[in-house]
Amino acid sequence: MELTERKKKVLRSVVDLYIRTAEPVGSKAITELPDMKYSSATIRNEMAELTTMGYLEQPHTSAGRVPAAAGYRLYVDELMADYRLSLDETQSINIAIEEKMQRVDKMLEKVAKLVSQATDLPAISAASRHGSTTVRRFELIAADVSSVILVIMLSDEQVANKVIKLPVQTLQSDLQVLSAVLNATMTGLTPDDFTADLLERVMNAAGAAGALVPVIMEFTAEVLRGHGSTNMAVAGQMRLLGQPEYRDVDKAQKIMSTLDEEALSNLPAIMQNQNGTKVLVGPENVAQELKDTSVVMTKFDIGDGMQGMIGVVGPTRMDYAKVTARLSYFAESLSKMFAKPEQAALPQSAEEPHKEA
Amino acid sequence: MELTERKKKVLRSVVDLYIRTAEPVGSKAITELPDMKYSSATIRNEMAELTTMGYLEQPHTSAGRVPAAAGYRLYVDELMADYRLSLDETQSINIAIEEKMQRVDKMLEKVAKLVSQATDLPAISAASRHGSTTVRRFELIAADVSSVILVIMLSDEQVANKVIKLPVQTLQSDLQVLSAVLNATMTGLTPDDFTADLLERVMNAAGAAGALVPVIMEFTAEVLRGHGSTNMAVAGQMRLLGQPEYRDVDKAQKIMSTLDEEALSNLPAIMQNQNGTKVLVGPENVAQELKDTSVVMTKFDIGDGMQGMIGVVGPTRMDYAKVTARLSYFAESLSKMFAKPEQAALPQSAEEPHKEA
DNA sequence: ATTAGCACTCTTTGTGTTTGAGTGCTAAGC
DNA sequence: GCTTAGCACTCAAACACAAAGAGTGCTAAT
Repeated sequence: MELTERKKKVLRSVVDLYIRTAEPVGSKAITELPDMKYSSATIRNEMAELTTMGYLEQPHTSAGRVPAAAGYRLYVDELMADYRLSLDETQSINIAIEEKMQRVDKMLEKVAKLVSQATDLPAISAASRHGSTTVRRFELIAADVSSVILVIMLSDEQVANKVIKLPVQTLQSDLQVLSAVLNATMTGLTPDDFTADLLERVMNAAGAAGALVPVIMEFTAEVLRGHGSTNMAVAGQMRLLGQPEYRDVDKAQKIMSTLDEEALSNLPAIMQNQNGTKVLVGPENVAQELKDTSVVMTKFDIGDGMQGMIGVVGPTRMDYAKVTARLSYFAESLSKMFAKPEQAALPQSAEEPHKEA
Repeated sequence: MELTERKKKVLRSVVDLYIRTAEPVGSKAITELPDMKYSSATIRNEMAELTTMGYLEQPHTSAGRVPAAAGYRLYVDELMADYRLSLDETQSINIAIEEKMQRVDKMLEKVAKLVSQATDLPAISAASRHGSTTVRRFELIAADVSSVILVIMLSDEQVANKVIKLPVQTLQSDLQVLSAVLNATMTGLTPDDFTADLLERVMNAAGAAGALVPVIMEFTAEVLRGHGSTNMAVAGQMRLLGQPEYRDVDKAQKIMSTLDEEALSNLPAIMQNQNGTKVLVGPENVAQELKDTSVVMTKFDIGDGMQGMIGVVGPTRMDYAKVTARLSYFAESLSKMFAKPEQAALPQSAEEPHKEA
């Protein structure tokens, strides 16, 4: 059943107002809006119908109306106005992003912090890999007489390293043998392939330096797993306290602990097959604990076969338009940034102008 | 002016009770304590005097007494009983710590989380270096035709790496030259030595592969600076909400934002020259914002010329005895753990028993 | 020196009472 | 027919006021 234009307009006004004030909206407040040419009685009738249809709710008889989940849904899907980012906003986002980011985990932390700042809500960021990573090459560098550095080059252009103390004096030639064996047997494998059987075979083949193999294998598995698994960061939990719905400390605490935990760890998975910006309104949420909150999230491209995701968590009554706009812009800017060729050994021109209309 | 034994006993009881209940303590409550053989009137007199001496405070005429800052000070310095950790507590701390910790920053995050868990308060952890780090050796590994991996071995046994895209085809021999030049000129230096002058000299000496020098130098400086600077992590901010004094969201929010910021960054510095466990009571605190809170912190040894610090932030009415005990034990355990020789290539015996009476 | 006793203070708690925003419905108006 | 003015009704929030209770300081008795 389609809603009349007028009903939509009323619904939209209610949601807009409620987002602004966090207080139930009465019929009078609606009539006072510009270009609302009906009397409060008419609005009351409309609101009564919207209530029976399930788009609005009444906390108690003599209160105004509050959007129900279905109301929010309709609002985000159809009714809300596009929020236009101001030049200020885009600029501050750009400036924030342009600092160089080193490692993925640090990057995620930073991004989460930035998003949280930009939206004034708790934010999550995550990165995950499409396929699985494998080792492309092993390299052993003698550091000094008693230690050697293992360098692992991965299929995704990343590099990991570890210092390994040598149990006994080991000859340079032994290390070369070991290196050759590693490259011959352990490249292109996933952590699952690292069986006890393989371990034994490699150790036998490695000969003198075979004692190093268990450490190497363990470290390698760790790195691969670490790279394969979803990496994520949360920032700005305390911002929830700024929201009137969480003035009640108990409520806030409950959500906070959920935020800290792994209830969020399936959010990235949800984005996996989605495109664009996704809004989960209240009860549509994954975790039961989040049924009074909404989640807005979107993807961005990291390159190197990695997929990023940013999102924020907030009260169902959050400013979807603004949040969605900022998030999308963030995602876009991040994708652009990662798409830029690594600022390589180009002698000068370290600085590039970033202005965009 | 020394306090009489009885006054001390009363003061101690007041603080103990207040720590437990978070409510002003009345004379009657004190008399009900075991081995308190005086009547409430006597206690009242004592409390009145303690109040005029500045050890206690009265929220209002008909309320009980609350410890004043001086009272807490005396309490932590002289009066509080040693808290004996239960076997359970030591064990759970040990188990928590024994997981392997990889990088320093990850380690700090984990430690902060653990400490926060153990104390049920927000925790900070930090690590800083005694001297300054320098590069011991540079190594360049050709990864494929268009990229090379820079491996930097530092004076503290740590290793950093970075993938550098080559601007143009570069010969293996050029890289060898570059490597030699780097090792000859840029080892043993601090970031401050990396002047434009040095850059030019190295670039000239490096010849064909000189274009890589700026990137290398920048990265090196970054790594050295990163290693030199104090690294820190905060965890469990939300635990503050569990404390009755922060049921007022505004208060909580204020402290929280202070926690997040760099007001804490001078805490590690304070520990620098201190030994053992240090307690900052309320107004003794560094940041004005923390005047209603206390900080307990202690040092631990990371080895490799690094110094660690853990601390917690909480209401002035926190259980100093318990917190101090847990913190000290944590610090001890951590020091022990880092003192253990790196679990190197010893073929088996991966597991060691940890039981201690 | 200690303590019982008591008047006094001031917060907390409870209880009606009032207020006012907002509603649903009916009947009049366009 | 839709719209709107009007009105009785509901109910949370705000207020005022009283009573309760915890704790004190002081005095006088032990």
